[in-house]
Amino acid sequence: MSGVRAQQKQKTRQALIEAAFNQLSAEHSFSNLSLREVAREAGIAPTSFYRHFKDMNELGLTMVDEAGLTLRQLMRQARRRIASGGSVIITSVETFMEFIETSSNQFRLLLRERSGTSKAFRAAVAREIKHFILELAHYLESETPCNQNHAYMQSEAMVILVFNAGAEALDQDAEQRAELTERLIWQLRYIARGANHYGTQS
Amino acid sequence: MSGVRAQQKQKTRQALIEAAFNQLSAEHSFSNLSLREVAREAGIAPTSFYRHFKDMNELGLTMVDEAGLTLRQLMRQARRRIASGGSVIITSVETFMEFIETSSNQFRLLLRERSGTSKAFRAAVAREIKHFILELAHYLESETPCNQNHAYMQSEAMVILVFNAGAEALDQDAEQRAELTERLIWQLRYIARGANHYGTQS
DNA sequence: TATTTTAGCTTACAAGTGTACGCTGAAATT
DNA sequence: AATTTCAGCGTACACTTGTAAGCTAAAATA
Repeated sequence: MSGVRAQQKQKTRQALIEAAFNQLSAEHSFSNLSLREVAREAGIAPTSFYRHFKDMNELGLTMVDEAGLTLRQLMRQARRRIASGGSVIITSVETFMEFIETSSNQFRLLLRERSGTSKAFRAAVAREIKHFILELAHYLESETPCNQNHAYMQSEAMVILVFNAGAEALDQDAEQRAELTERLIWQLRYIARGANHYGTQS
Repeated sequence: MSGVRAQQKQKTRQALIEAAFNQLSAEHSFSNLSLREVAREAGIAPTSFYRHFKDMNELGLTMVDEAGLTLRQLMRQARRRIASGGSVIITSVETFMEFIETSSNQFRLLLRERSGTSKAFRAAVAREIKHFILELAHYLESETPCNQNHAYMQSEAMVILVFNAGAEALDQDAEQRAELTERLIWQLRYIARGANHYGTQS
């Protein structure tokens, strides 16, 4: 096993995934991609595509998984930075903004398919985001005095704001991003403060 | 003027817009629409489309304007309800949820084109949302003791959360929506409380 | 009344799409 | 060494798409 053949297959499969990510951009979404174009960029014949994926849909779901993985890895890294003494809010926001800059096409995929035309896609993205929220909620519960339910609602609100700020940042230059980030940090503080009030009184 | 001819033209123009809105759905976004299908549903020949719009793009931007108008009208109505003695947060949320149910395709358009592949569309939706935020900020400034900058940030955060909750609600049944709405209301309270804290101390 | 304008039509075309079918040669298996 | 498996290819087909060109009849204008 792990024969020459299986290895090559894995390689062109990855080539297809990368070709698809490469073709995403500000003016090109996943649903704009065509099987033929993706195959062309990956260097195979259109009909060979089917040796790897049943569908463009299947490719897309694989891509969502991959983007979710990237995001989770990044946030794990953020938690390490926090542990070695950084502000929770600021470090998380900075990490997320890095994600958007270095993996903008992965972010674009999540962003767009979250409200896209395929229920399966929407569910897949929602799952990734829920992971994200739960990890944050878990962290907040362990680090701050906070009712479990409120910890979840707080995390949810925060993740949504961060995600949306990321979406806006995609169209902005450095200066605008700085302002946006500052606003975002204030907004996260509002939530932290409010949740703390309601989440500890009951 | 206002001749029979101009009147008829206006009528089929509106028919095109309505045909396009009708073809939007959970599994069909604006970029999936084809000029031919829209023309067919509106009852004209494909090439006659060009007598009304230069482009599908031009149609789309018109639709965004129309959706934004609907939204603003609805919120004006909400403010009337608030003035005659209702909770600000709860009334606003209820009004928005009505918008999603009664004009779901208009909402879908705004939701999707906000992160779509056309910069012009994204800008148009962003403008509509900014209107929305500014109206709320204005209201908060006049009704609560609150620094102007904080009023804006508070409104922005609130509108984003409401908008996102709407997006989630599209895929949910009544029971899930009720839970979602309850969570949303708590989250808005967090923000109100937090903003009030930071916005009045300085 | 004679002329101009124009919303809508029909026909036509080139380009791009997904995918069915069957072949080939090399790797894997027996 | 003989056989099976299968990733990738080329050809082919039926569709759909946007839109160019030119016509018609009715409304508007002169």
